[in-house]
Amino acid sequence: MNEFNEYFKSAFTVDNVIFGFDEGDLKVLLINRGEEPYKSKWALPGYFVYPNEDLDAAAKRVLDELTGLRNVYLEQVRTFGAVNRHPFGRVITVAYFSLIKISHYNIQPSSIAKKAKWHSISKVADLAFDHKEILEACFHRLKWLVRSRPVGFELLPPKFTLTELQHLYEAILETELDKRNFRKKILSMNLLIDLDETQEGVAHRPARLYKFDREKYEQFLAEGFSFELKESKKKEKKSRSKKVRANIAWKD
Amino acid sequence: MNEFNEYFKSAFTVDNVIFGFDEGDLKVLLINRGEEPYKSKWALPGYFVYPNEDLDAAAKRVLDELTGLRNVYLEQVRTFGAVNRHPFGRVITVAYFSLIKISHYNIQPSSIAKKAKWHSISKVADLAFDHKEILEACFHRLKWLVRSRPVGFELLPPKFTLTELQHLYEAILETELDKRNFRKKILSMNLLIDLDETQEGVAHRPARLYKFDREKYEQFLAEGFSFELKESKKKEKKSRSKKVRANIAWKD
DNA sequence: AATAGCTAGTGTACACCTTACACTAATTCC
DNA sequence: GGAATTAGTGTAAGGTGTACACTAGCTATT
Repeated sequence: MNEFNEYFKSAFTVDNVIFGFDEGDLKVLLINRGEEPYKSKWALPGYFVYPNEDLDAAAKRVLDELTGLRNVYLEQVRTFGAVNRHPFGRVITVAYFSLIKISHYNIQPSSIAKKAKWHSISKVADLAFDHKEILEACFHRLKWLVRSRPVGFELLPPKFTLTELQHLYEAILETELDKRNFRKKILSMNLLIDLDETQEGVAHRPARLYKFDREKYEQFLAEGFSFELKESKKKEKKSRSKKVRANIAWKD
Repeated sequence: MNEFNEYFKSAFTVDNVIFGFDEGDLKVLLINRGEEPYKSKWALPGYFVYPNEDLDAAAKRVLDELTGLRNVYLEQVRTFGAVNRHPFGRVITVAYFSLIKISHYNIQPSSIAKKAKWHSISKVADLAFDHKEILEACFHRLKWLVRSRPVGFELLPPKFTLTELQHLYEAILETELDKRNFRKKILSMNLLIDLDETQEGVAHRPARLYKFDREKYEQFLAEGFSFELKESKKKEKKSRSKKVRANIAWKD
């Protein structure tokens, strides 16, 4: 099937970093390896890419096989190809990450895994292969992502309180946020729908419940954070050339 | 050497998107393919990754072989692995991009290339394989990069004027920038050293020449854009807990 | 030597965004 | 009914982004 010199061929895989959020903690799904190498060690769920399978499709398949999940946020992060990353030979792996609502899915360990389990990000120690490094790259990407667009709803149950949302952000960013400022910012985006319901069974003032407005979010992304809004508030009459000016931010 | 099932093996390559800047135009280095497939078509310079070679090393080698360049900005962007991206079989490719000063180097076409030539980004038409898509992904990354940190000096000669720098940014961002605001921003970062020299041989008021302060830049990156600076200007006395607070931007 | 042509270089005002910060409201538990 | 707990709210100050127009200094031309 493949005309290329065997010399240039190598095995390649996808590894999935699956983030979830539970009990106020950011978690990652790990499997306990059932075979050598690194037998009994924790590792990221991953598998070979089939020869007739696109890369993204492979990542989706692996996720699906592990969690039964489809249509989730899934993004390629980076490819790891150090010569000695796999003790049995050359294996290049493409890292993907995804965000899922833990409560929704039963994780069924697959054949490669003795068991699959959610681990708190902060408590993950050594992992098989270079998976710790892969995890860190993906965590870094998640941090960036969560700052640059209001993702993260992906990790919460359908109904949530603002405090829960804030805790999620704090867990991802590993920092504390100011309650009032956080709420102001979140609410100003109009991406939340106030459900006019409150929590039940809590031993304190119950919080309002919200859900995520997916439609507005799609719109939001489609508009690409248009620069022109700022202008048009000021001079609504002049709708002529509209020179779009770029903004140089230089923040991380 | 490799114990893995042949079934899961495939050829893999790196492709380099090498950006340069010349005559006010952002350019990309392309080679004209000397062999099938896509013979005589323009393509990104790329080659197989050797089995005993790390991925990043392969990208560096390809760049070096083409341009004689070492120690340049080189960053992995994304891996392209559609099943049919290569007509002769499955080939996964990892895309890297780099920034170089065109004037400094003589590009010597290698054996795979009939010739290598700089092309204006805006005029690149079809490319071999999925290289147009790869180019676009890298261009997008460059745009992002240039907004998020003051890279871009990499593309200019050692001495440059602020107007040249501005033109570079405009070429990358495909937009116009305000002269005064641009200068204010750039100068406020203290990353430029005023050489106290001026242009010669121009038929108008000569501009001051600057060079890039690499040391300050390293420092800048090392400090990680510290959040604390803002605080310390205000209350310089209280140097206690310094809770670092994150900033959520939600811009693109 | 005057002038035209060209690009360099500079400051300010306004809108908007970010940040810091503390008290009252609503509920349960005892 | 009071203690405990978390929800919920506004404002002032500083900083950043943006729009905008004129003078300065050099060459080339006459």
